Amino acid sequence: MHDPRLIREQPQVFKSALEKRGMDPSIIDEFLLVDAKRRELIQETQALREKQNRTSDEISALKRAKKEVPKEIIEEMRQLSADLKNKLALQREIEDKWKEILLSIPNLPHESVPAGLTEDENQEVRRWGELPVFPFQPKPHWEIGNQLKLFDLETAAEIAGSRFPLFQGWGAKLVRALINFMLDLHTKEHNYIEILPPLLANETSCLTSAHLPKFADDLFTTKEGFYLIPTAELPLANLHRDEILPAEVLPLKYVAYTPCFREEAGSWGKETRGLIRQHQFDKVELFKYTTPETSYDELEKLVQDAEEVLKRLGIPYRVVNVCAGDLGFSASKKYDIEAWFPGMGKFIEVSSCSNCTDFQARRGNIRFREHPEASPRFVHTLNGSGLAIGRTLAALIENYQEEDGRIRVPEALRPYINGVAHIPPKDG
RNA sequence: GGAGAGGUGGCCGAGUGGACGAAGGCACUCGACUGGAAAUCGAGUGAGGGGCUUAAAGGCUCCUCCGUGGGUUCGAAUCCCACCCUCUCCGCCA
Repeated sequence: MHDPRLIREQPQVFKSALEKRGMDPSIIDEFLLVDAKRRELIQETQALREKQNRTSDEISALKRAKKEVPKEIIEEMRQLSADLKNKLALQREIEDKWKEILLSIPNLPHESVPAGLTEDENQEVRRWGELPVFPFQPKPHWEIGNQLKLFDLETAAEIAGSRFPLFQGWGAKLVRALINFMLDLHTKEHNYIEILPPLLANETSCLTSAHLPKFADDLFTTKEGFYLIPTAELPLANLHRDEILPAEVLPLKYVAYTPCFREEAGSWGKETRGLIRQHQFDKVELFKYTTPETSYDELEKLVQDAEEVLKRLGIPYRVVNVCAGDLGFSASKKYDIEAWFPGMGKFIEVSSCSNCTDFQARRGNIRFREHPEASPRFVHTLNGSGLAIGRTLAALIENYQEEDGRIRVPEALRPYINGVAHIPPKDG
């Protein structure tokens, strides 16, 4: 959500931002229209209220002086009260419309965001690691996974439906190892506070994180009106809703492991095989609350914290600066980290790190105070995967596959999986 | 799920129809006292929004906010209804 005053004062900035994202800028004009109407109504109802308050005081004074209150005054007030009620109903209607428009305008892309409308125009920032060379044709992870019985997506489909995961044996152990490895790295070495949040959220929380109202189709719901979280970003963005934080606690850094649930209505035939695109997947998520002055620096650090996971696992990757058209709704800037998948022969996103500036903070009314006397300002919020577990597992399987069909376990992960060096281990 | 109690400012807490954005206390800021501090005394201290004004900082003024949404009333923190949340007890359960 944006500061309505800013839109009012500089509509052109917002229109060109929408154009940069490849969206229709006419919503800004619509906003200006409703905004003007809203202010007009506020003035009218305010004038009525002022009159009502004044007369009320007079009545009160008469009562206290034990004098009669003239019938005409009461009658006049009755009328005024009715007028006010009608006017307020109209005002609320406009207010709702106003809010609806405001909630559906995406964040402004930062100046460092490359122009472009599709992911092909994302800008590669850096690469890490040597692409592995295999003396044989490397297999995609789903073939290896089937062979080694690491996961069983057919059975998952029978239990739930297509695109649900089921890990077994060493596959399940690998998932658990990756979760613990990532949580330990971020809590012990990067100083994030660990959170284990609810996996269901209410509507207000979804509005704060900006998953609602625009992306309702992506969310699973329950009959009680809850939403299954599509990412831990959602609960983490609501940790301090309606709070004013003291400046000295910033930056506040949180990490949470959660399963994530995505309906993803629009993803037709894309990546239907393997672990890449599922309705349910595991993710370790990083989240920061920062001051406006430091958020872009903190974004760089957050990306590095996420990259460190791949470095320790020895999986080659590249970092891309995502172009305006491919930016998330709440993001003003986003880096994707794409791991190398030798079996599939391409780079695939395993992390997405965004600076949402004050966009979510406004929605959730999350502020901070520089000094005890200073007036509150909105914090900046940042989020990033650190990392997506399923995809990291898939990348690991593809990068560490060996000619005998087994998988070598990277050193860093061994303490988390009974010290085994290969999966399956030689002795079974 | 059932019964009961409750939700008021940064925190605690009073307030049962008109003088209440709200007593009192704590916390915080400034000042006095002190060599310095504690204690004490004095002054101040909520948020959001609209209008006017200013180059700006700011100033003036009005409106809203006592869990949320409705209702009664000339007037609601206060009365009525619904919902949400917290606590206690009971039930159920990993």
